[in-house]
Amino acid sequence: SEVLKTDEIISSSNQIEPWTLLAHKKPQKDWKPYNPKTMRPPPLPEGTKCVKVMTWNVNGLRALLKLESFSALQLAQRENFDVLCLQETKLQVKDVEEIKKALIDGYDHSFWSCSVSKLGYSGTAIISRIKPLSVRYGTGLSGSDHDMEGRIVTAEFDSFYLISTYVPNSGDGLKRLSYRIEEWDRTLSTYIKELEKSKPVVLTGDLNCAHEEIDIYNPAGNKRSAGFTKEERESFGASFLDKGFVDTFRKQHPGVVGYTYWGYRHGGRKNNRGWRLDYFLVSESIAANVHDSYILPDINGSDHCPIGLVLKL
Amino acid sequence: SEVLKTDEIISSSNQIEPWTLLAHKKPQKDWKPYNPKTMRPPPLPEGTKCVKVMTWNVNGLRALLKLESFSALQLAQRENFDVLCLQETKLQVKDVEEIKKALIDGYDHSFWSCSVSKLGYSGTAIISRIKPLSVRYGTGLSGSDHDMEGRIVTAEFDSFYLISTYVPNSGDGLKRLSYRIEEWDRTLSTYIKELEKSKPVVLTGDLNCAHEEIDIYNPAGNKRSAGFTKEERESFGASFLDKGFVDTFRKQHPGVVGYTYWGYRHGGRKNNRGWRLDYFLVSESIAANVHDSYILPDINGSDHCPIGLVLKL
DNA sequence: CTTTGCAAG
DNA sequence: CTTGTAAAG
Repeated sequence: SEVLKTDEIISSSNQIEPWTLLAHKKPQKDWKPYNPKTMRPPPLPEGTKCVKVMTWNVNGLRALLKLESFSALQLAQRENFDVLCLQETKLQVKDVEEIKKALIDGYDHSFWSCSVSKLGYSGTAIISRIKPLSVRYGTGLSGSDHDMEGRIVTAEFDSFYLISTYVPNSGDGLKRLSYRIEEWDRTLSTYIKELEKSKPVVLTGDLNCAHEEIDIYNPAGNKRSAGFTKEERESFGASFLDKGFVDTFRKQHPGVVGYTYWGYRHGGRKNNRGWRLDYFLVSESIAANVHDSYILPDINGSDHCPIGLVLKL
Repeated sequence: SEVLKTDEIISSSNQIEPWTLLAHKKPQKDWKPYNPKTMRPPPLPEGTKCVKVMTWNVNGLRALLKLESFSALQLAQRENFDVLCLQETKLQVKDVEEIKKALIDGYDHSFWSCSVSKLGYSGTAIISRIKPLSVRYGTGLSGSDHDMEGRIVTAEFDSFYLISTYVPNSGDGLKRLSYRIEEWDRTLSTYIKELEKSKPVVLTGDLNCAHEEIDIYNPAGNKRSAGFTKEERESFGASFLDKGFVDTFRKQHPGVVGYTYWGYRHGGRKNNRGWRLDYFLVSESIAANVHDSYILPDINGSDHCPIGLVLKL
């Protein structure tokens, strides 16, 4: 696939699928754009025991379901996932039952964590066709804010814990940066290490951090933007990677630019000016079981696209 | 034109123009629905000196202009009015200049009164191709709330004053009813009588009151609804009609059901379940000059439709 | 730029 | 049901 420079991209026709454009400021010469059509491995042989997990920051589930341009149903049909993790559902507790009815058949187990402090804000979920052994909302680790905003739900399966999380944005003016680093990242890190004592952990969702320069369209211009500060990037490394969690997409695709988020402002998606904010981080003990960690950049309906993980069991 | 009962209307095909339906609870047998296609007088002979004024509660001017399904331009072309009065522009002072640019050519004189207490609330305007002799915003009659919500603008022409007004809604639970009656209606009544000392007055706009049972779809069910309380109806009579102002539509069309407002909820417009809330009230001294007081129920883009007045000079 | 909730009608 | 607003991303 052809590599275009910024200036060429701006004038390029929209025949080209945007995610095949390397719209990166100062790309290194061996970087190439992620293309799900050419970079996914062949499917596992029939009968191989595996689980397919998907994650999507939907930026308001009501709006997404209203759209119908892309429903969770179509996603299920196309990808045949076992479990779907959602972030930014923006649901209130009172709306959950109504929304459940609008969901796809066959995924009878769904677990919804809603913000109780700010209505219609944040919110995470796990929707599964496999019944989990147990479910936890929040971390249970402290009596503070952490568990008031519906940012974590954990499902325990036979061979791993699955965590769907929406990490707090550091906000305009980075006014929530210190909370994010010192409270949130620290607590989440403690939580996953605690769980890992009994089983491997799959941590997924919108981690609200582009870890390296390769993970963001314009690194130089975003050094003080929420999600790409030195503090957040270092904390991402220290809290998760240095604790033995593996960034599955990066491991599988070193040198590949694969965004999962494009701001709505100024045609970010059309020009592939994006960020990689959504991840699967897995315990080292199961990192070798990952068959495919992939991105579906052509799925619209949110400012994030879904990502997936095929894990051999 | 055929008179249908409520039950027939509900099942009637939408071939029928809704405003030709008499969807009135307990209509009297001599009432008939207003139909602009059959009930407007022939145009005045060429060269007759007259002025055509229109009034429209647009329920947000930005949204209306965005629609383009019906622009002020089309209204001008169709009706060839001289002056257009608007209510519920919902404009802020800072947006007025931008909006002016989007308006029709040939109407170079426009005067905008915006709420300064609540942003994007209320707001009235007069747009004219005739240059007024003078313009007043508010009543100037008291230092109270009256003039803070952009509810009155007055233009003085050679032979009459024209007032575009948006009378305060009494609100859910009638919490603003006493303000509406004791402060607003009283002040407006004083103001128009004061102006009338020098010239006849045309008071137009959303007067937020269905005066009689004939002016509302379901009178019995709305006895305590804002706009149809005994208090508002009596105040309408006492403040305006008893002071010598003539309800031009009712004078021209006694026994005719002509609504100007249909709630968005439950298909009010489709079933012609409406209210007559928008009026031209004119000084007795010019009441005989009214050639036509009419309603344009087929014009969409707001929960109110425009109404018009052709006044011989 | 888009979602959410909210006030107001 | 629809318009505005604001906060948030």
